[in-house]
Amino acid sequence: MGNEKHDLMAANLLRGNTGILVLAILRTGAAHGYAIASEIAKRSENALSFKQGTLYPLLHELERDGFITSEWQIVEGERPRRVYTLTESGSKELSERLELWNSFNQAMTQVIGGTPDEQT
Amino acid sequence: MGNEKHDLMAANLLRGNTGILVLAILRTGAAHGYAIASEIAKRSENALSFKQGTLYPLLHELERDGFITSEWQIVEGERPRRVYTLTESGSKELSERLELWNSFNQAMTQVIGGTPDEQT
DNA sequence: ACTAGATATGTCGGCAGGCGATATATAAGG
DNA sequence: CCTTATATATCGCCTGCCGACATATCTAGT
Repeated sequence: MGNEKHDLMAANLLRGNTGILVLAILRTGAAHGYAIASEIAKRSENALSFKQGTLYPLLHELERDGFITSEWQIVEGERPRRVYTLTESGSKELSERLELWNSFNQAMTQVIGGTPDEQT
Repeated sequence: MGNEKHDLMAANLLRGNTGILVLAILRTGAAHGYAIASEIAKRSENALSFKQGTLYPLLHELERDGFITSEWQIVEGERPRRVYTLTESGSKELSERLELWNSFNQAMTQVIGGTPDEQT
C-alpha cells in the first residue's frame, strides 16, 4: 500500500522520541549504531524505522551531551564499528524521559479517549 | 522549577498530534476554537496546552481538508465566535488517526519497555 | 571473478510544524 | 477606569527528522 500520508504522519509521531528509543536499547547493553536501529525495528515489528540521517547525528548529539560514550571496535577481518555504551547520566536521563513519555501518553489518553458517550 | 528542557521536550511530543486532539474534542460536539483549547487543557489536567499560533492555523487547515466546518455564531451582546463541527470525513479521519496513534503507542511500548531476553 | 545487496558510518540541505510575538476587540471584575 | 480573560488571526523563526549522497567492507549468488 502506498499510503504516503500515513507514512508522513508516522514520521511526525517519531519526532521527539528518537532519543528515548536509542537510550532504551542501550539499557540492554552496549551496541553499535546500525545494530541499535535494527533492534528498534525488530522490537517494534518494523513499525518504527530509523533513517541514517536521523541515527548518526542523534548518536553524536547524545554523546556530546554525555548520555552515551563511544569506542571504535576494531576486529581483524571485520569492518570497524563504533560501539556505544550508556553512561550513568544517560541512565538517569532515560528515566526522566520515560516519566515524561508516560505522563504525555496519559494526557493524550485522557483527551482522545476521555469521552464516555461515543458514537460510531 | 524552571525546567525549560522539560517543557521543550514536551512541546516536541505534541508535534504530529495536534490534529487528533482537536478532532477528538469535536467528537463530543461542536465548539469554538478557544473552547477547544480550554477543553484539551482541562481533560489533560494542563499537561497539554495549545498556543494561539498553533490552534487557529490548525483549525483552518482541518477545515480546508474538509474534516471540520465552521460557522460564525453571532449573538447580540456577545463576541462573535467561530463554531466548528466535525464532518463525516473528519470522523473517519479521526478513526484512522486513533488507529495510527494506538499502533505507534504500542510500538513505543514494545521498544522502551521490552524485556531483554536475548542478545545477538 | 564479477555483481548485487546487506552491513556500517557519516554529512548536509530541505522542509514541515509548533511557537513566540504581535495585532485587534469585547466582556467581566476590581 | 483599568486589568484580565476571552476570542480570533497572521507571520517569521527554529528545531528536528528525512532524503540524498558519499564511502567502504563482507557475503552470497552467478
